[in-house]
Formats: sequence, structure tokens, C-alpha cells
Amino acid sequence: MESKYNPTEIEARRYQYWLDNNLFHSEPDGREPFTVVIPPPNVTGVLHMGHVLNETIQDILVRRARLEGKNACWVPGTDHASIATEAKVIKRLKEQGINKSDLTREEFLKHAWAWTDEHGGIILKQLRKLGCSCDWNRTAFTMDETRSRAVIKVFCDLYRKGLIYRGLRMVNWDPERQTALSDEEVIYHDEHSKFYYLKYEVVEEPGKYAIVATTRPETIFGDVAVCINPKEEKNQWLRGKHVRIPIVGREIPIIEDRYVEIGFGTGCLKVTPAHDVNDYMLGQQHNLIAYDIFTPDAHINLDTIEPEIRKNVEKFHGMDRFDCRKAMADDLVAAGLMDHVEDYDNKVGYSERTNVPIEPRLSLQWFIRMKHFADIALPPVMNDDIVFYPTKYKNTYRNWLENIKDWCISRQLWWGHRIPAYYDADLLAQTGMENYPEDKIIVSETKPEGNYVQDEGALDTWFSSWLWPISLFDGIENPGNPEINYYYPTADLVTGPDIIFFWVARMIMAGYEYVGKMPFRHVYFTGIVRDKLGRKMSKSLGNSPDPLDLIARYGADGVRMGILLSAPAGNDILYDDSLCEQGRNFCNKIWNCFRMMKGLEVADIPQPETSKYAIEWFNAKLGEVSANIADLFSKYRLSEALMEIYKLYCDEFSGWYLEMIKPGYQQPIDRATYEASMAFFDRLLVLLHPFMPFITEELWQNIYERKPGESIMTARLNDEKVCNSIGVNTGLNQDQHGCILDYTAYLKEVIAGVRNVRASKNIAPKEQLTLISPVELNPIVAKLANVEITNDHTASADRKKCQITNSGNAAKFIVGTTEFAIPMDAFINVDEEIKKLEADLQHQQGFLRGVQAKLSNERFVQNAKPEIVELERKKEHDALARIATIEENLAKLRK
RNA sequence: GGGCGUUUAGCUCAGCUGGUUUAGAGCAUCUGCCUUACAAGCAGAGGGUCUGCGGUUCGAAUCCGUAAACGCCCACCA
Repeated sequence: MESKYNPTEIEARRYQYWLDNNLFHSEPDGREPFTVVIPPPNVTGVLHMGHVLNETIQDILVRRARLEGKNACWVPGTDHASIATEAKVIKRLKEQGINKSDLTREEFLKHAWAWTDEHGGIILKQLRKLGCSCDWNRTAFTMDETRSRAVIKVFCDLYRKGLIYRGLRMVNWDPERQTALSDEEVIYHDEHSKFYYLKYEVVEEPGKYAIVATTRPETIFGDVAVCINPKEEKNQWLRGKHVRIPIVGREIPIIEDRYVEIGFGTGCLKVTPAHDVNDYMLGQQHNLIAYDIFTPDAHINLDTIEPEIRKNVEKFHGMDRFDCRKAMADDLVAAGLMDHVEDYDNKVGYSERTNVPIEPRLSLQWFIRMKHFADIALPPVMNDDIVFYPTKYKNTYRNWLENIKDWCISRQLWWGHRIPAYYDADLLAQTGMENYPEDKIIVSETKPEGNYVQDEGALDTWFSSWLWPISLFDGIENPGNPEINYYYPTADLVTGPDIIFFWVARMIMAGYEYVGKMPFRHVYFTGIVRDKLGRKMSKSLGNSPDPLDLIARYGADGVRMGILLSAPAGNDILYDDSLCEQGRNFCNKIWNCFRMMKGLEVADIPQPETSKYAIEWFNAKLGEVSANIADLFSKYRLSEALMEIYKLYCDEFSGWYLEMIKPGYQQPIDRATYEASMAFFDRLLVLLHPFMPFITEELWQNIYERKPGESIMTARLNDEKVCNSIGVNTGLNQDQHGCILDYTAYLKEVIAGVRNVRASKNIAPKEQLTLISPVELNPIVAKLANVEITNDHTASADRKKCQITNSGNAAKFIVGTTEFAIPMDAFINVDEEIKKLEADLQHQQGFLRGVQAKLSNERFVQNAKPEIVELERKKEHDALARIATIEENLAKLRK
């Protein structure tokens, strides 16, 4: 066996072993279910560090549940990611010289499916490299048949319930993809822009101007009024008058509305109903025309305005919106109609997917009434039926639900679930889409007989995602089927807080609406993975490592540990390669523990007392740490749980236990100790397995003979057989466990004291020393510190050579209140010793003063709990004893 | 403009309802070791008065108030 752990070959072999033995697959049975549904990654996406974090956490939870004896089922799948995927397909077509507009819907979809088949599922393969124990037989896709039927059924159902409606509304329009978006898909960025002060000449008083401030002068073709607040003094003179739009020339009325904020800008607001949400509202209240002056790709379109006005501004027709802004500004300046321009910081909404500024646009779309859903989804989170980790997201959640707006679910895209709404072709020809009568729309799972045309739109991707925990178990089409009854509600959802509204909230809504139950009991919100400088990982910054590359370098187990180590729930994680390195090093440590144990020769010889003691102690330690870990799991503090195991291995097991039981050079080990040690190792592997599945499986297979098909995955955390085989089973009770832990901690301090002396005096570990101890000590001290223990105060160094050059010299240290001494003839620097003791004395005296101050405070003695007072008394007593010892030593040295 | 969160060793974080020997861990640092499981290791050491200020209390990193810095979410001031 090599002294270095080499993960690559082992990982591939072990994963195949799990697959071959169908160990990830779950079927309903009598055990308690533990279900996790994967947040479906984009079907054409590739694995990034965020996934690594997220999927590692899910795998840990799922594997731990298996070890607890639950029937764990982790369902994988992918998301069709309507807008993102359509964008990618369009891009590829463009590279082939094909425009989307040249294709029919059917032709386009053929290309899209081809692309999906080609690139789809790559990410799922990558998850296998990470060790994810998904039930691959259940792999689903948001656009596969079952999921699609569920989507259509739910749409029809909600329409019949009156919870879905069609309407002409101001929506967020993505001019790049030319589709509507939901409010959640708009990201606002701060922007340094300009505030343009335009001069609108007053028709009734030529030569006088109303100054209107705007950030968007390119929209003035659509101006239909200027609005003032009726209470604003300085604009009173404009009441009832008309103004002429600069350059454009249209005469428009001054209207009054309290909406306009007094004191902001000039108090004159230009009203463009087709291109601003508030202006639209004003337009409706004041009965104004809405001129839509943009094409769907945000170029100026003057076909909609009056021909006589258009003549004035023909040159702007067809211009891009931002080119037009500049051109218009130039023209205004040239015409003397620009009062002035100011710098201005404002927020501009961008499309989440295409990253272009969105355009508020009036259009006919489908919406869900959200009030009903907010009402059913808020209480279960507020009263902790569904628990959020960390809890701070409860606030965020409530805030959103309490201010919820209707959800625009239609998209002008082809890749997605087509809206199952049908229009009578003849009627449609007469009325046009906008005026098609509502009651003549047929919403149905199947196309109606006759000459009907289907709605062109597709549904928002999240309209399928919100059904995910239900549709994965066919709970929409076949409510109450055995699978949905067994696996639903799922146990834990692990996801990023960035999709709390997009997905988490809406799944809760759908869950209660369609199953009448919560979709999951716990939601674990992960942090965002950042680089060590705190920057978000992104392609453009190039600061995101390729997970597969990391796995190749550190092993999947190492990467899993690396990503998890600094990832407490909800905290951002600052990723650095050195964390994976620590993971890799840990694997190596475990590997070498195993190597050492496997290399032992077992013989039927008596068990040394030290080993007996070691086993009792480690048994207690293992129990203590296991309980700790269980507690941390219950609080989803996974990185802390991992750290506990890490310390248990490196510190307690390797550093202490193995040293305690290790036989002398080339000596055999007794059978009892060997078996107990292997049983401990078995338990340690099981504890660690959820975090580092590969190495634990590999070693677990090799500590005992295993039956074919057996796996650590099917082991149990509390396997009685293995637990009983551990140790001497002395029947120690809880208190005695505590005792042995405390006593061992004390022994470790004594050993550390000796080692400390060695280090400061430069004495090699090999050289045996004498330790004068006033108390009896367990022989493990002799073994680990390489000392001979005596209580003979006259003992001196090197009794065998018996050449005491400097009689009475000894290095001393205190543990608790006991002083230990190591006689030595090595030169002892008296001044240095005195200095050290003096420093210690000062520290002890300072401590004592603090304690005594408390004790002499009558109110403390009266008010504090008796046990606290008692403790302070003990502190005082101990400190006094230590001070006495130090002073005595000082006196001796000063002589 | 609202709301939330964070601020503890060089770094990343624990420290739950105030008292457990004048604050803990991992990493990093320094010193000494190639000691036959592991140099991807072993042994040892140093390092913080808990962001500032004020208050409550016998007692505050811990509770309250306040200020600052950083971060996140929400919001139609053109």
C-alpha cells in the first residue's frame, strides 16, 4: 500500500460498485421515508462551484439519513430553462447562419430538442463524479411527458378556478429576447445617468416654457400630457393650459394629479402611458391615449403616432432606443429646447437572463392571481411548520408575500410548455387578439374540435418548477398514488436564497394547493460561493475554478470537504484551493491510519493495561462526539459536524488512541485490542461516510471480509453488533464515561507537560526521562511521554548512569494544582526559569485578584447562584495553591 | 426610502437562555524533528479584550440603546 491516498481510480470503481448494486434506488416500503428533490439545474448547464456546494450538502443529508435507517430517495432532474436555453439555441443557429424568425415553431423546436439531447444531462453525469447518490432511475426533466401533462393540467385547473386570467398589462419586456418577464426576473442596477431638463413651450403663452425633467428623452414621441401636482404653488400658472412637445410638436394638456411629488425635479412630469408603469396609471385615470413608440426590439416605431406629427421627427424612425436618446438630446440642445442636463444616479432594470435594460411595455399576457396563494403559503412558514435555516429568511419571505403582485406567466418564447388556450380562428380574424372576447377562449388539456388556433405563448419556466416536488411523483395527474403518499412531503430542500421567491415560495403555494400539504419540512439556504477576495464567482471574472479539475487534483472527497468546511448555513463561503488541500490531506491521514492498523501482526498474547484503558477511553470519546455530531446535524450545522469528525480522527484517534495501543517496534498486537480498534475504525468510517463517501467505502470494504454487494451505504450508525464488539464492555455508566474523559484530559496535560519540557530543553523523544509525580498516574503517561514515573522526590536524572552533575536540578510544571518534576542534569538557565515563573506568578495573582474581588463583594455572594459562588471559592483555593508552589520554587531558585 | 443581517486571533468562523479557572476551533505563522502509519506528517509555541460609545447588572463577547463600517433583500419618485 502506498503511503499516499490516490483517489482517482478508487472513486470511479466505487461509484460503479454503488450503481451495479443499485444502492441509490428507492422504492416505497415500511421504513420512514427521507425524500430530497434536487433543485433542477439547467438542462444544458455545466457544473460550477455553486452546484458543488449545493449538491454536496444534499448528498450529505441523504447519505446520513440512509445510515440512520431511513428510506432515502434523492430525485435528480433538469430544468428546461425556457429563456436561457432558447437563447443558447438561437445563438447556435445564428452561428450556422439561421435566424429564428426564418423558422417555424416546429422547426425551431426540432433544433432545440437536438441541442437538449446533445448537451442535456451533462451536468447530471458530472454529479456522479462528485459522488452524488441520486436515484438515477427517477431522473426527470421539466419538459418530459409526465411533467408537461402536470403543467398543462394545473394551468387549466387554475383557469377554471379563476386564478389565471388574461389581460392587457404593463409588463417587463426583454427587447433582446422579445418576451415578457416576471417582476422577479428583473434585476435593478445603480446607474450614473443624466437628468435632462426639457423646455415645453406653453401654447397659451408663447415664449414661456414648462421645464420637464426626464431621464428618457427618447420617449417624448409618446408624451400625451404634462402632469403637475395641484398643490404645488410654483406651477399654478400652468393650470388648464397646454404645452407643445419640443422637436415633436404635439400639443398636449397640462393635467393635475397628486401622484406628482411636490419639490421633486421641476414638479412637471411628462406622461408617456405606453412606456412607464406610473404613466400608464395616470393615463387610465385621465383618459389619455397610449402611443406605443417602440418596436418589440426597442427601436423607435413612429407608425403608431399621428402622421402630421411623424413628419417632424421622421429621422428618428427605426433608431435604437439609446441612439435615439443621444440624437434627441443633441437636437434639443441645437434647438435651444434643452434647459440643462444634470448628472443623476438612478436604478435601471435589467433582464436577468439577457442582461439588457428591460422596457416597460403594454401587452397582452397571462397572469396568476397571487393573493390566494400568498394566503395559503404564509402561515406554515411563519409558524415553523416549514423551517427555514437560517431563520432570517422568514422575514424576507413574509415581506414578499405580504406585498405580492400577480405573476406574469406567459412568455413570447417557443421553448417551453405552450399555453393551452385556444381561439376560434374565424372570430379571431374579426376581433384581433386584444379584443377577442374572454368568454370565447377555450382553455383545455386537449385541442378543441374545429378551427381553433392555440395561443402562441409558452409558460414561465418556474410554472413547471413550482410543481417539481409533486410532479416528480406524478402527484398532479394521479393524486393519492402510492409514491406521492409515501415520498411527499419531502424532508429537506437545499437551495440558494436567490431563488426564494422564484421557486421556494411558489413550491409552497403549489404544495398546499395541490396536495394540501407542505412540499418540504426544512429549507436549507446555502450561501453564495465567492473567491477568497470575496468576489462572486463568475465566468467573466474568470475566478471560478472548474470543479472537475479540482476533483482530478484533490479527489471528490477532498473537494467535498473543501467546499463544506467554511460553509455554515446562509453564510457566503469564501472558497480557496487550500481548503480542498486540507480535504485531501485529511483523506491521506485516514488512509495512513488504516495502513498502520492493517500492518499490525496479531497474536494471542495478553492485553496490556494501557490498551484496556485506551479502549475504555476512546469508547467514551466516540460516544461523546457521536452525540455532538447528531446534535449538529439536527441543526444543519454541517461544517461544524465535519470539523468534529476531523478532530476525532486526527487528534483523538490518530494522535492519542493509536499511540496508546501501538505495540513496540516489530511487536505483535493482542487480538482483543486489534479487534476493538478495527471496530472503532469501522464506526469512524460510518460517521464520516456522508461527507466523504469514496474513501470511507474503500476502507470499510477492507477492514473486514464483506459479502458481495455489501456497502457502507447500508451500514447503520448504531449497529449493535459492531458497537458491542467494541472494547472490554466494562459496563461503564454515563458518569463513569464522564470520569474517564476528564481523567484522560488530565493525563494528556501531564504528557503535554513532559513534551513541553522536552521541546524547551531540546531533549529527543527517544531519551527516557524520569517523572516525579506526587500522585499515582496511569501507565499510558509512561508510554506516551517516554518517562519512568516515580514518587521518590530524591530521584534524579539518569539513574542508570548515575552521574549526577548538578544534583537537585529539575524542570517543573503544574497541572491543576499538582506539581510534577523532571530531574535533569542538563544545564538549567536559572535566570530564564525565574523569569518564566515570575510571569506565571503575575498571571496567577491577577487571576486571584479577580476572583477575590468577586468573593469580597457581598452582593455577589448574596445574589449569585450558590454553585457559582462555590466555584469561585474553588478557583480561589486552586489559585492560592498554585501561587504557593510557584513562590516556593522561586525561593529555591533565588538561593 | 424601508427592512434584515454581520462586525470575536493574520484568515474563516464557534461561543445557545449573562457566571465553567481573565475567550475557543480549523487554517496560516514561528521553533524543533525525515521518531519504521502518515513531511499531504509529528511535537511544541506565539497571537485577540470580543467595531466605538453609553446603559442594565454583584457580574456583559453574551441583554438594551446609540454611532460607524460592510453586506443582502425589497420599493414606480419621473
